[in-house]
Amino acid sequence: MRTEFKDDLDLTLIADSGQCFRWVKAKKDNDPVTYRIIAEGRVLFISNPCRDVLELSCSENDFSGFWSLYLDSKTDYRAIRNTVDREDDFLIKAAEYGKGIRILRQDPWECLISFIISQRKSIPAIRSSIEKLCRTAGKKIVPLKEEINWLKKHGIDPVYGEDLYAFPSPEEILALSPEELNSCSVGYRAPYLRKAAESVLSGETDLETLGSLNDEALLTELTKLYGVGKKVASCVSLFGFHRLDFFPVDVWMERVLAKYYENVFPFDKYAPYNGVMQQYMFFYGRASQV
DNA sequence: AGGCAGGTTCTTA
DNA sequence: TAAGAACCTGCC
Repeated sequence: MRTEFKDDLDLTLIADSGQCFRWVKAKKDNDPVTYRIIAEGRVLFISNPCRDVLELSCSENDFSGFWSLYLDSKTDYRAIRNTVDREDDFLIKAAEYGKGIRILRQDPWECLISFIISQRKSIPAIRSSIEKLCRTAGKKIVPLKEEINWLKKHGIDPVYGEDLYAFPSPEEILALSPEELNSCSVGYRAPYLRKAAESVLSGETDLETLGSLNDEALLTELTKLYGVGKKVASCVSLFGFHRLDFFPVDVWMERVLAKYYENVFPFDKYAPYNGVMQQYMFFYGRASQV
């Protein structure tokens, strides 16, 4: 299907923004770039062939019922960008550079595991590790007939020689042998993953219930998990629970804050959207090597 | 070839 | 309370 999408949306920026790890270029560097997204057991091929237009492999129903929510269509990012203080040179530039970034509405469980894996890893290493985990523990995704037809029509090989796998459930991760889990390059994080899976499976951690907590309580609960500190918990809150006020501080953000803000960011000014500002700052900071 | 990477926990003072 | 070491492993 094809749809209009007038608000900020730049697929390449989102794919490279570090919030999601299962967006893959589906065609070689053709223009327009088509991405393959796997989320919650579904697959979507998406491109932005011209201004304000999206071309998608899904049906209208799947778009309105799932993917438009995933893309956070309702939030007005332009309006958020417009609140940036004109005096703040760095943030003005960062928001201009990152124009088109949106905060996806991703699955909390997938975010939790993904960001536990992310610690002390480079982005390519994170992607590769998550992919191995899905391949080793996740269910195979069977493509729909309509999807395959859509792909043929757009000159994309349906599975480009590989099967696709959903992100594994807690049970599926716990079902792995130590060797299998180890083969996913998770290293010393393996016990972190197991404990998180056990906690969710037993009901000790109920992600649905966490969704109804306020920001502070949510952070506290997430941080109780073994291997989840403030940075990972903030990422899970921002990307997995769509709490747009969370402001994860990693090494890049530390550099940005030190260089441009004397280590003090004016959170009051941008509440409840500090997390959106963080994304612009992080992305621009990293791109410009601070 | 060897240091370093989107951190967190554990140990020590 | 705070600083420093240890941790797996793949990437540049």
